[in-house]
Amino acid sequence: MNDTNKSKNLNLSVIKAFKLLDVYLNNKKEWGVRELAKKTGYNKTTTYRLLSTLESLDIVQKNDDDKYILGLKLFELGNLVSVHKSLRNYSKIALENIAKEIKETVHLGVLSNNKVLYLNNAESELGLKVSTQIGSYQQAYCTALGKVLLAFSSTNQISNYLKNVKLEAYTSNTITSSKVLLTELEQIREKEYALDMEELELGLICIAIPVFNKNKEVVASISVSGPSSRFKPENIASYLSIMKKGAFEMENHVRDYN
Amino acid sequence: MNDTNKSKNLNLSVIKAFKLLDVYLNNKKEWGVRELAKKTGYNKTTTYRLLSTLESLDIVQKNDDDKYILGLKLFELGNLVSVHKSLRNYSKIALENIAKEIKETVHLGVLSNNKVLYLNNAESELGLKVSTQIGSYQQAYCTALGKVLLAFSSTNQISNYLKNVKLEAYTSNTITSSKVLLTELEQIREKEYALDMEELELGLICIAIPVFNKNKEVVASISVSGPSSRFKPENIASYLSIMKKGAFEMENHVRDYN
DNA sequence: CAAACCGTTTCATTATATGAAACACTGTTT
DNA sequence: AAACAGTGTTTCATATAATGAAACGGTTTG
Repeated sequence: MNDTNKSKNLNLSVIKAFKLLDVYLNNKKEWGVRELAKKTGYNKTTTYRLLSTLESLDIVQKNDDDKYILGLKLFELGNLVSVHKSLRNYSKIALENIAKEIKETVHLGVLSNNKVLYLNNAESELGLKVSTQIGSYQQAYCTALGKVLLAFSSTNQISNYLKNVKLEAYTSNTITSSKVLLTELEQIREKEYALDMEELELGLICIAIPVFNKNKEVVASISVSGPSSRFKPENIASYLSIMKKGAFEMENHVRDYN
Repeated sequence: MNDTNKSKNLNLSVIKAFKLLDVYLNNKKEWGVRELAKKTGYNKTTTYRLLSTLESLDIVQKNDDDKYILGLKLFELGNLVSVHKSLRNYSKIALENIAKEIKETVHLGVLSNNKVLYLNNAESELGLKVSTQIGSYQQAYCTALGKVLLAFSSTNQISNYLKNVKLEAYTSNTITSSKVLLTELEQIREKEYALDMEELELGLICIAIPVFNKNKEVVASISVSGPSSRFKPENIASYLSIMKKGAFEMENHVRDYN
């Protein structure tokens, strides 16, 4: 409605329908009609009708208590998207093993549209933990995952990245200078791991390593994320060895890029 | 448009948008505007505008050659659907191992809305093979997967199933009598495996076994499917032992039902 | 038993989706 | 070179379909 692309004659009903689905990204599985209407700002009648439509398509389904949850058709369509199927399919157990040993949340990501795309995860068992939706995005320059993936990109890709992305500060630790980022990437290439020292979010520290394919090309990155209170510098070496073990498990299975 | 639920004031644009996405179920990843318009029967202008809308939402994305492919947002939303996440995550390698040994396509399924829902698969390496979209459905009474899952349902659920589902014949081998189906289910419970002897499709034979959780409850079923020309009765015993090994691998990981 | 919540339906009004035709562009064929 | 066949895209008048306030029929809560 208040969109910038009004110009292009977009179908507003379709946009509204998907904005309704977007609400489900808020870690809440069941929503009532009025609840969704309030959250989106849509009229409750409109919301009701959109939901009825989505229900007829199996995109959402209605619970016994008249709440709506996401439906199986959405699952089916999501499975049609070809994004790194091999990586997604063969990573889970390796990530779980790392998460179990280190007791922090583990992520698997790739670069997509100059951002980190989260392909899979394994959450920490602890109460205080990092939790990221699979399929969501994050800036590359201020995450350990992203910096590893950038570091192992071609110089061409890196300079292209710097041309297109503005290095905004999320915290006082965020790298906002291209020069500083480039030397950091060089170090990452040497050491084969990256750190994110509260560069995206205060109190959040990550460490990431590359995942190679059989031709020694980097196809993904694995990260471990946790609160700064639990992240001790002296643990880095042991974390890295656990992570590398997990990466190695994966590498036996990873076949392609799709 | 020619729907039965016209009565309910459904949003036609939303329905059209999702029918466009449905076209991608046809094992073809890239579609042009006119191509999609032809396939769906929609006007090409309408199709173009719906695609533009979906593109603005990242539900589809445009290739370099103006073809549309499914986008990452759809992947993200699909990952939000909570359908047997544990089964999906921990089954792939076990299914692959079975597929490698038997050289036929392997499926993992559960019952959902009285039908078999395919949760995961591992395709045969051979040229002639069965291929089923993850997230799609099939009738339960004429598939090996479905018959296993029915066999291990409660008597209450089974009688409910028979009340609601009409046993239509797909081939001359399809079981169309409730009585025959019930005795078949009893045998399946005893032998702990089911066969589908061209009951859904001529030339297609399947064999399926149950997957148990730690409380010995059936939480899913694994099947092996192939052309009748390759399926020899004398192989059943060895197939079963390979499949059971795979099911056992999975069972160590399966934790819950969501 | 009233008040407050819910999902759902109604109906007049307004906004928006629609499609034929024209356009701009590319690659191919004559 | 010129005509042709194929794209995706834009225009614009018209009709259709989305909209929302209010009323309805429930259930749950105080």
